[in-house]
Amino acid sequence: MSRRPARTRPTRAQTRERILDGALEAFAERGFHGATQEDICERVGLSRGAYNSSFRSKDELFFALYDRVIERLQSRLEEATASALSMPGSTADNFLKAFIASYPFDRDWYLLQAEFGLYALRHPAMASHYAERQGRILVIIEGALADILREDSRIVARDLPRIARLILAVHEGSMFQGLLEPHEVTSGELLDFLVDLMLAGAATSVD
Amino acid sequence: MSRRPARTRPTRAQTRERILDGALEAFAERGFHGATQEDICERVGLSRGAYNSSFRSKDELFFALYDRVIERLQSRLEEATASALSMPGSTADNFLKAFIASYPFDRDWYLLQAEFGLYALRHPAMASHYAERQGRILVIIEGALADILREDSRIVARDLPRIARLILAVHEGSMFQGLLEPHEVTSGELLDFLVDLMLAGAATSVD
DNA sequence: CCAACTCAATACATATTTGTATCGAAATGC
DNA sequence: GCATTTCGATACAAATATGTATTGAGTTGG
Repeated sequence: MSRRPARTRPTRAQTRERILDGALEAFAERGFHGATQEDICERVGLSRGAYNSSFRSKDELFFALYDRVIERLQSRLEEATASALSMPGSTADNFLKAFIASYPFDRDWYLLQAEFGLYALRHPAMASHYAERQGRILVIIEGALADILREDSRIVARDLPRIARLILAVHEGSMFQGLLEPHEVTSGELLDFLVDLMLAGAATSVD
Repeated sequence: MSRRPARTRPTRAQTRERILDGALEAFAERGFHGATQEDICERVGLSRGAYNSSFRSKDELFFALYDRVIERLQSRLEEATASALSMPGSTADNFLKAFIASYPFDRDWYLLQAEFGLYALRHPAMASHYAERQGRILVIIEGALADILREDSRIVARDLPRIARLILAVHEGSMFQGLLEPHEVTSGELLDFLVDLMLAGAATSVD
């Protein structure tokens, strides 16, 4: 059995992953234009040679990073909603709490998705790509909400798409305000408030 | 009466204003780091000499632009809420419609305020400044909402700060989604939806 | 085991951006 | 009206970022 000697050189894919790691940090901290090749590489101990040999352009890198981020978010949400729904007495409250807990809430995540959003608004090619991926997230939320309806009838069946979009909008706005003024707004506060409004109407359930 | 000859050279203040005009466009279109001095100047037909002689740094320019934008927004909102409240039978619906209509909804506005937000999250010095200015906007909204309460008791008096923040969050998220997918989400749609939720509770008033 | 190939590091050339210095026109004050 | 000051344009210098070879170590296939 001629065993292969242990690999000393990383594969192309491994290097790409490391560069994506560095890109995530750099883009979050400095933004798309602010992050330089050097910036990205030195965070993960690689040279610009590795960068240029792995990615044809900054845009390609940005796209690749976006896809990786979205794929991780997607599986995270699917997992979370599945487990939230598996508990027998699940209500809309439970689901939304599980969703909130599973959705990333950290600084880098917010900064990154904001960069992606701005990039999408400025580049039509990215816009459709971004919208398609965001659509997948919305579908996950809608699906979970629809399942919830079977056991908790306080939410109306129609308008699910709008509710899903509303949740996303509030979540992002809430993250921003929470990051900007941590002592004024706690992370999930606005989203919880919205859930209260949705489930019972402001006049009776807010307390 | 020795009449002064007509002024042929613009004042410092006028030049600063023109540079701010160019900066507004450039920052919206390319972002903070993406916008160059040349970029900003050529939009308004000035040289980089004027730029460097009027502003010490890009950050100073960015700050100045932010203040100008916020001041205009502030007076716009105050005017709009005042006129909305002046009509005798004003309800929360009316007010919120007036607010929505008076709040900027265009692409450049969104892109700019997003840039300001990101900048604030990344620069502590700007963060407090930004939070203070955003606080003024929140106060305007809260004040108007409080006035509304006298005639329309469907909104609870407490939680006004949270409601104001919720409105801001939804407005921004709504703008983003409306700009990204104009045919999927119309500009004020999510905000209207939120108003419905707030005023009557989802189970009864959504239709 | 050797030849062909792959990949990341280094060195180099180019382009872009910014900051500084200088110059001339225009306004102000005596 | 003349000297002084202000302001914006131009020219110059320095720094920074990107892209393109080139080199050498590591890997694969015959």
